[in-house]
Amino acid sequence: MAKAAIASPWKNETERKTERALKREAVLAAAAHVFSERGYHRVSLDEVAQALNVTKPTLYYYFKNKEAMLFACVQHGLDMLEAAGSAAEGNGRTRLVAYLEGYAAVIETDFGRCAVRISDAELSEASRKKVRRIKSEIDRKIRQLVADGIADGSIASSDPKITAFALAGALNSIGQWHPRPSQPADRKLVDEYINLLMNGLAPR
Amino acid sequence: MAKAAIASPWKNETERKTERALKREAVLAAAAHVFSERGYHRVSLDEVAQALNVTKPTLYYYFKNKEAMLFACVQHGLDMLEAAGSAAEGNGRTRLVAYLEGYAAVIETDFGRCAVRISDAELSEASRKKVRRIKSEIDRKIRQLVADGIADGSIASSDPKITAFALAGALNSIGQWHPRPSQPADRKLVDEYINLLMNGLAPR
DNA sequence: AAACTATGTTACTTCAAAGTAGAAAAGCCG
DNA sequence: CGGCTTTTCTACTTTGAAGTAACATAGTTT
Repeated sequence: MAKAAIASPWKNETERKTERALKREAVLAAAAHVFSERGYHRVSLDEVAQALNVTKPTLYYYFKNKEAMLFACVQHGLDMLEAAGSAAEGNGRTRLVAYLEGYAAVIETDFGRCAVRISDAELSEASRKKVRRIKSEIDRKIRQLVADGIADGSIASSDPKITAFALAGALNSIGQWHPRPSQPADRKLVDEYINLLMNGLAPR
Repeated sequence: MAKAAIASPWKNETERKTERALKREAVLAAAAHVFSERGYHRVSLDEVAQALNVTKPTLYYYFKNKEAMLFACVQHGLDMLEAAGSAAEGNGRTRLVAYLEGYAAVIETDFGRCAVRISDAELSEASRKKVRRIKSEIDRKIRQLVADGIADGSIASSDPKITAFALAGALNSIGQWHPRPSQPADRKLVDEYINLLMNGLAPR
């Protein structure tokens, strides 16, 4: 496939479509950043616009309204959470730990924090429905990993359902507490966290 | 101490003070209920007033403004969390479990859910400071219990600080998920939850 | 009774922020 | 060029909810 040796300054339709998509993503990233940091209601679209060096009506060119923007952020975050650590191999326990680590990593991103911190009550009924679908998909996934672990003897648990809920909840709390996560410290936090969940506090 | 055989319809100053305090508490309870269920911003004071069969200005007779109401809710919730399970005796582990159970019970109340769900970014700087003080007091308390358990050999943990953070976070997530907690199911949830935290998922 | 205090109401004002109309640039194409 | 589409802007309307002024009512005290 021959590509133009020098990039043409003129854009064909495909390129323009791509550029529009990129701008839309930039809006989303800016929104996710402030939403996750300060919360949906406390952020005005004027602020989002300012952060991007444009004016508010421009945002409306890319999104129907503020809620659509929020929904896109949450959805993206949830999609990332669902896709976390899917490549892992091994017994239930190994795969579960891999997934939890991936999950924790996502939660440290703006989109992940949006997905975790934003209450679905902010969303319209239609959006909420979609969000719930992805959330229960994630829940199902964790539950499956726990069940696999129980089956192969690598995990002890009496109730995969509650366990899955507890695991997700515990990790989500990482996203709640401090608004500005410091990169180096968090690695240890997450490791310790997962270690606690897997091994508990009982003395050996 | 002789008490009036029949309640007098006339009130002395003390009684009036009490009545005012009761009404103030009623406002607070109504506010905590809706705040914890739907979130601070999505609740209007007109709604709170309506739930109490009064009008909005009446609320301003009992609270300076909306934020003062929120702060009172959060503070009350945090105070309850701090006081949870303080009476327990035994080794570190026993006392920790007792505290966590109390903590979980508080989180199922409106005030507890307020304390846990409301982001401190909603509050003014002054209120936030006070909130943070109580929160770190709670954190210190859990940390102490963990440390005690480590000292007496009833708990295995490499880092009381992170452990305390994880424990609180995991329990807090109970308050996040479902807006309408069903009483009977939750007991099992909480037990399972605490069991997971104490014993982990490792097979014996 | 008259004055005072506590409690509540009606009927506003104010304000921030969402959303919009319509024009102006900028880029593309016959 | 002159018209077409895409993108962005300026300048506005609208709205929802916080907060307030000023009055009404009733109980309390002198």
